[in-house]
Order: sequence, then structure tokens, then C-alpha cells
Amino acid sequence: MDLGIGEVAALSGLSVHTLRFYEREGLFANPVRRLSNGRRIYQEEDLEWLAICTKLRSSGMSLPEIRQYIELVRQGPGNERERLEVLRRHQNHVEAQIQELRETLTVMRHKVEIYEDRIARGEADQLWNPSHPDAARAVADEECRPPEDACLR
Amino acid sequence: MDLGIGEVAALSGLSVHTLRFYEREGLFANPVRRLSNGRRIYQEEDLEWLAICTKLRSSGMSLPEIRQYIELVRQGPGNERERLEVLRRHQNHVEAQIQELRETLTVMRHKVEIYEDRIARGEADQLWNPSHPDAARAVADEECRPPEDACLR
DNA sequence: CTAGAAGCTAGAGTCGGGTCTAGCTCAAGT
DNA sequence: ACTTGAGCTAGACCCGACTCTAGCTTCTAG
Repeated sequence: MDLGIGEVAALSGLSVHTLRFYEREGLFANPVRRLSNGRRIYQEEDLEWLAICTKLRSSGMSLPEIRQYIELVRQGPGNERERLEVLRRHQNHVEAQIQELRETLTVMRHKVEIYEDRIARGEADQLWNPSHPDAARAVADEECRPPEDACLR
Repeated sequence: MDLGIGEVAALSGLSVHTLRFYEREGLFANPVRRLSNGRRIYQEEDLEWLAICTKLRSSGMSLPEIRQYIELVRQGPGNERERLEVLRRHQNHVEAQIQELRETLTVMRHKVEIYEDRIARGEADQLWNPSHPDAARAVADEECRPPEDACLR
């Protein structure tokens, strides 16, 4: 049930460098045990924690915040309220991120739609549609390109 | 309708430093015009673009990617397909992020729930509930704290 | 017995995305 | 006339989170 650093790296998706780095940063609940020859040995628990830990990271929790949390865990029972508070704070943070991304998403969809329309119209009549205000100018004057519609940024 | 850098900073939420930095990085569609004395002047258009730009940034588009996109815009009409592709790529990226955050969120909710339960139970009978497996040991041996349940990390 | 793979430590380097400084110019208000 | 405030440039600096290097040890397979 003991795992070497290479195995943990393979299983967790983190590099061995990063595992050592995380350890230096105090991100493990229980100090990583060593074999008599100095090599680190990890348990399945560590792997489980790493899975959570990378989720926390990828959802924007900073290393100091994670350390803060795991320090509470290390102190043992009695500070559940504080841990809960940290978790709730991050939960809110994640919710806010989702909300923001959703707004961005509607903007993206909007823009994509505009471009799709444009392209579809351009396709419909190989050249730029003469009924489009730009077309006359575009034909009259190759040099002077029409000022781009702001929504085509 | 002309805006100074300070005004744009105030309106966009970016610092004047950042505005200059973005300009150096080529993130503006049209090269920022200057007054005869060298001061930058921005138009409302720039403000609109900055709003989009910060949305792109905050949703994880890198500065090089944004530059790539705006370069297509600068080249003028004719490359709509490419622009569309960049937009679609980012749209997918945003969708993926939302998905990942949602997964994280369910994990967070789960953990929060576990802690809420714990705390509620602890509250119900001031000391740790004697019906809980840890309790006997905790009473029998103050020194030896129970190994924490992995889900309390 | 030896080569190669895998570990170890301390510390340096990298990268992205800003952020700040020094030293200067300009314009307005008192 | 002078201070103050906003701008300008070039370039240095910072921070977070890795990532890699050098130099050494230790295990394992042939």
C-alpha cells in the first residue's frame, strides 16, 4: 500500500518536482514519511488528498489558502467551524467564478453568432452583399477599407 | 468623446500602467492615437473593446491569444472564418472551465455538508457523541488523538 | 560488478501578467 | 513664478506557481 514518489506522480498527474514542492509548502496533512534511505513514501490517503488539493488549486484556491486549511486539519478535532468557514468561502468563490464565466459565455455565443451570420451572408453571394452598406464603398475604392463594425472585434 | 488615459482607467477598471502595458502588447485594435503633446486619446470604441478584452482575460484567454485575435481584426475583412475559429475555441474552453468548476462545486458542497453534520452532532451533546466510534478512544486516552477521518480533510 | 533508473537536497531559473520607478514634459490654478 | 497633477518612456521589479539543475546516493537488472 506504500507508494513511491514516481507512482504518486503518475497517479496524481503532478510531477515529482511538484510533489516535493508541495511538501515544502506544507500542503500535506501528515508529514510525508520516509524510508530508512530517505525516500518518501505515500499512502492512498495522500493520493485522495492530492485529488482534492488539485481541485482546489484548479478552482483558484492559492497555495497559502490551502496551507491554511490543511494546518487546521493537522491541529486535529476542535476547529471544525474554522474549516467549514474556509470551505464555505471557497465555495462562494467557485460559485462566483461560474457566474462570471456564464456571463462571458453569453457574450461569446453572441459574437460567434454574429460571425456565423456574416460568413453565411458572404457565402450566399460570393462577394460582399451589395445590399450591405459597406459594399458600395468596397467596390468604389479598394484602398479605403470600411471602418469595422465594433461588434466584429 | 475623447478620453484620457486616466478616464479610461477609471471607466475600465484597469490601471493606467496596465493600459500602457496592453498597448505595448498590441492588444488594441487600432493603434492608440495621440494628442500633439504625446498624450494618448481613446474613443468609446476602445472602452467597449476593453470590456470584452477583460472578459476574455478573466475567462483565461492569454495575452498572446488575444493579440492573435485582434491582429485578425486589424487585418480587416476577409478572415472572418479564422476569427470565428478563435472565438469558438475560447468558447469551448470556457464551457470546459464551467464544467470543471461545477464538479469542484459538488465536491465542495459535499465537504461542507459533512462538516455541518459534524458540527451539528458535536453541538447536540456538547462533548463528542459517545455513540461515535472515536469517542471511546478519545475518552480513554487524551494523548492519542484519533486518526482523522479522511473525509474531514 | 556495473550501468541505468529513480531518489535526494539546495537552490536557481522561468513564465505570465502585471506593477512600479526615475526622470522628464506639459498645462492649469493661486 | 511656481507648485501640483497628469502624462510620457524605458526599463526594472514582483509574485505565484512551478520547473529544472547540479551533484550526490541508492536500488535493480543483466
